[in-house]
Amino acid sequence: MVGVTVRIGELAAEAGVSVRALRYYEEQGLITAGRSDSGQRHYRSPAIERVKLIQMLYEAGLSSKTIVELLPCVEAQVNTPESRARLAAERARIDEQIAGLTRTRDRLDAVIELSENPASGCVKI
Amino acid sequence: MVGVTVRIGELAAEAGVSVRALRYYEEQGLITAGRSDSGQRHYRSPAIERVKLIQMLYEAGLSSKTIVELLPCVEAQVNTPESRARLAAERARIDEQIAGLTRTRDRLDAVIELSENPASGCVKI
DNA sequence: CTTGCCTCTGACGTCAACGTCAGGTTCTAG
DNA sequence: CTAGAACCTGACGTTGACGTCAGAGGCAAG
Repeated sequence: MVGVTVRIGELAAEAGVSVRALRYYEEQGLITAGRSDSGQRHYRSPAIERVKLIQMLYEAGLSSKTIVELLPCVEAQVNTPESRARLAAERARIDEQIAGLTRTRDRLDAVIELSENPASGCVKI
Repeated sequence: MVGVTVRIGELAAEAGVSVRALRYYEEQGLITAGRSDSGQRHYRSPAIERVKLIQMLYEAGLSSKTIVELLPCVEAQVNTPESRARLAAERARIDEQIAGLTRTRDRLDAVIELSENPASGCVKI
């Protein structure tokens, strides 16, 4: 049994990314693909989860390079002192990012509050 | 009284950005500067707060174009239905961004938990 | 007056994550 | 069998927020 495989177009559609993006991910070492005799890529089902995870990390502001270093920890359960430190560092970075965004949001909230309810005087910015 | 003004290098140092960045901000219409007879930029003290605000919004993922549209609302208290909608939209975007980051962080937390305490079996990713 | 740092205006360079196009092969529906 | 969709490998284009360099002028100290 060879297992169910899909071609790049189908995976792209299912994962919600472009075909070009998948080829780029492969180029960066983020995903791998089997090849048919004629050279066409074919993916097994876990690929879609992996692609979605990659997207998640991209959206959190991680670079390809960082993701490449983290993926073995996340997927293959690599567990060394270095990998744990790497994970903790990125977790901390994301936490800081959330904190900054929260401050920015609160700042906007204050402005919105004022524009909807211009009661008190002007705020010094 | 002409007021205390600083040159671009000093403002850059105080605001924690590069001189090039300040010139870029001006080019984008985010800040304005007075000029000396010889053409050198000079800034008044509120400039530093404005620059810090701009940095805050950049870090929240807003583009120059968006910031240009929002700044009048935040600083000059512009208050039209459009400006309120603009503020609300960006606020919502930031909220979504926070939510996504939180999910990513929780995902990393689960991985970290497992790597520090490899008790239960493997997680399917 | 001159030395050395600061500033000016262009204008080209950078980097990441793809988009897009060219030119050719392969697969599939009819 | 054939048309058209999907795939392949290069390789160049794009965008935003600056970095960097060149060449020229400005300003305070000694």
